[in-house]
Amino acid sequence: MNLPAAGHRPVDERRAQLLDAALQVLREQGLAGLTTRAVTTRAGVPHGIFHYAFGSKAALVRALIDRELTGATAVWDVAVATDDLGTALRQALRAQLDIVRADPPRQAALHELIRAARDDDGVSTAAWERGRYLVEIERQLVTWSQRARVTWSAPSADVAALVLSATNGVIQAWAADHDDARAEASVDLLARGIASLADPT
Amino acid sequence: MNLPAAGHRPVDERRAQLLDAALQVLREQGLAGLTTRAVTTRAGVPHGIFHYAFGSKAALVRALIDRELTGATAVWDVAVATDDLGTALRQALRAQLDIVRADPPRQAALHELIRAARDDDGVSTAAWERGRYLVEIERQLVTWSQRARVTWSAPSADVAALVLSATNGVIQAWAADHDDARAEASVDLLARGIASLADPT
DNA sequence: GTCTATAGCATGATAGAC
DNA sequence: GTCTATCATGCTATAGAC
Repeated sequence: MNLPAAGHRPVDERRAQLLDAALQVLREQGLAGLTTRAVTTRAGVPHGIFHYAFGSKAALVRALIDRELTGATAVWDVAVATDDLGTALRQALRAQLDIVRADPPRQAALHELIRAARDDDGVSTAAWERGRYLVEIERQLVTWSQRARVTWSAPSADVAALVLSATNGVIQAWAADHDDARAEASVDLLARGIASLADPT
Repeated sequence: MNLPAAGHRPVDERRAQLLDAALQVLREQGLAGLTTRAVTTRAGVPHGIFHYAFGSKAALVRALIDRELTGATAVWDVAVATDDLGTALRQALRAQLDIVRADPPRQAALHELIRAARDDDGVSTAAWERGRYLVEIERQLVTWSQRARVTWSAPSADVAALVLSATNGVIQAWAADHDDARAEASVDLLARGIASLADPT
């Protein structure tokens, strides 16, 4: 394997090491614990490496967001094996919940990162990420409604916005109390409520 | 008024000054900027006052959470002037949204505080707060359903959990993108979706 | 009981050695 | 091109003066 890995490695390799270590630190210590020293200690490299590799702590955070958010919207590309709209919604929402339940610290870490991060222009990363999800969700909603031969009684973009917001709310509630039964009940009711916004063709 | 306010004031007055200043700092600089020095500078008192008044920074944070969260659930005690369930829900949800829109930095500040804070026992403050809201919301849901002469097709506690989670999701979406039209559309659709979970008596 | 002066440490960053 | 030794600053906290 790559166990040696010590002394005078190329800078790209150092960057990767530090990004890996930063994500670990973030999972375990939260944003407040994400210091340049914690990252280098975790990576097992001298502290000075940090500023040689990234120049500043802010640059590391930007790079981490880029790496972890690339392709993240793919989680909404859910395979759904049904022609019933309510069932499709329920399966998709539950899939979102399951992803978070499979690795809660990762979810908490990324949430904290994104919430605190601002673009160079002051545009919040959260808003940018949100826009990308909306496109994906709206496409799924249209697909399912066509397969179920129904039409949305409101603009599909508005329904998508509600699906995204409500799903995030349910996920964050679970993150707060870790109450599986309640989260699943919320998902089921939410799927029913959203499905009721569609009319037969 | 109390403009003088300088030199050798009782400790309770100092505590109040520092709590006020801490909330301001949190609104403007976020949790990362909430340092003991920022607080005392903002309050216009010498730095040493801080540890005399609170003993530690953690104690200040706990006191701030206590002060700001006391009575916070009252926001769900909404006066609703209608016998129609869907309309009642829509009015109540919109009231929640309006509260946040009236003072976004305060919402952001409290959210950051609560999310990062853990009880002495490690119990998350977010979970504790959530439980208190659920009681209040469930009571409202029962009141409205009785007035509208309908019954919930799921346990009212489950409906309340969904209402709380989804509302938080919509509010956080607005906090991210500040898109009024979309937030209002989400509120309207959410009210319709929730109302569809009730059956005529 | 109230406040000041200072300690002791962790932080992000850099100049320059290899 | 890669890394080490060191810096200046800002942090929480305390010992003891008034």
